[in-house]
Amino acid sequence: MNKITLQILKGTRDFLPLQYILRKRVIEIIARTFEGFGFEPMETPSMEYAETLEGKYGEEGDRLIYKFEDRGGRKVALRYDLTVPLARTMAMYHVEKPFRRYQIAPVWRADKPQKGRFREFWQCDADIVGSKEVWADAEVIAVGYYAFKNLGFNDFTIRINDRKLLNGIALYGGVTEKEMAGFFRIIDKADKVGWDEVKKELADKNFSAESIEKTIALMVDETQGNRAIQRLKTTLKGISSAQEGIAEIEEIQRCLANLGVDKRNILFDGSLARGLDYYTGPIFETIIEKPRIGSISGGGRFDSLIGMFSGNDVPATGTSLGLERIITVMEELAMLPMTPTVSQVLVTVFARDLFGESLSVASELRSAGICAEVYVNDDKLKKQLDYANKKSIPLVIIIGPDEKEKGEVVLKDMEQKIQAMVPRQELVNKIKPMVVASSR
RNA sequence: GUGGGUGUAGCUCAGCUGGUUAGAGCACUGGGUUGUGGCCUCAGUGGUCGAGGGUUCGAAUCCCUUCACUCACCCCA
Repeated sequence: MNKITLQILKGTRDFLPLQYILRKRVIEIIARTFEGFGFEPMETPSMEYAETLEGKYGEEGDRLIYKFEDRGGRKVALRYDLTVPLARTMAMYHVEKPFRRYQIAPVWRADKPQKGRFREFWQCDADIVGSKEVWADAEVIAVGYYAFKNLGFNDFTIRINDRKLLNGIALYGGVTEKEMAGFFRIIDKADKVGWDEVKKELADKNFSAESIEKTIALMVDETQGNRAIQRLKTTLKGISSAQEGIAEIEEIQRCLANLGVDKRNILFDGSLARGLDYYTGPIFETIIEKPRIGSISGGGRFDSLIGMFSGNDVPATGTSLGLERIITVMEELAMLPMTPTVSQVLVTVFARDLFGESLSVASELRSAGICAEVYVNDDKLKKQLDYANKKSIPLVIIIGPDEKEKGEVVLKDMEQKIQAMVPRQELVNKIKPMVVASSR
């Protein structure tokens, strides 16, 4: 036999049942939250024509798209996010608008992996297409907020800004449209490296001293919170795009209050820029302090993206939760109650000639909607109980010759360490309430 | 793309400045206990020390190369 090195590609992972069951539960909570807001599930292919994806994310993003040729020489790519494929479908099909959909699926980025970052990872997106009102932005921010709440998060901050405001600031500082992306990428780092470092970096990138002074003066004392908004409002009085952005942010804040979103989890942040090119209006991301892991969700308005496919702009906004980071954080904070099995009952096999009995008992339980597992080796009872124990299966059934004779089974509660003889006909009724009690 | 760290049993690791047959805990298998579990106890299985080359009488240990993993930066979820 050829001995090969067993390994999987960098930045990818196998999910064994232990981890997969957990992931599934997290996904279910998020999906339920999305559906609670009326978002409907949708799915698109993991592969797209390369040109569908290219030129949407900006220079940095485009470089990280997985691209290759198929056997017909077509240039194909693995999807980089779920937003661009959504935009493609919105240009291809007619749907009733305003349209809400969610999609929970893997995406691929040829990035260098590190903590909370993978090459294959899952995003949970909820988007609204066909509304230019910031009400839609408030809804997608709120659905993210409630998803985190339902998962058990309390200490997180949703930072909010607006590309229109950023445009206004750039205009005010004499930064050209072409330079803007790079300019704000550096500004974005302010809370990490400090403003002095930001100034230095801007100077290195050949931004004029005047631009730097004017824009930084706008933000240097504080970039966050309502005082910062008010200051920007007065300083940027004559700049309409800035005023528009500020008005949007203020309306979103009002909407969020009505949506029951706690003010303490929301923060205006004038230095928030976000890297992807396609954002046009409000932008937002969720960060947590405790384990430092970057953002656990991000999103914003992308009013021109669909137009890149169809020629006609359709307003749209959406949010994207990062499943891997959420799970990484939940693991670190021990927020995940662990039940490493789906079996609620283990039906043991007493001896070879009694295996048939075990099978029919299991079958009865299954018909009653109980997840029942039959032990499929001719091992000692001790070993079978040990197995149930290790897998945290709460109930065990034993059928020996005596039980068979009397038409009964032994029902054993592993946690309580008690057992009782139960007639076969009563088994289902007896076991049902126990199963309900033990499942969470 | 740039810069650090780490590779020894299935897992977590020990192995001092190079010295015979490479260790521990957990896990696994079997026994103590052939109709009952998580404890205890005894025994056992398991390693080309990431790979390749070099120095040396002698290398897990020193040097070089390479691969893999990991962390940080960039960017992002």
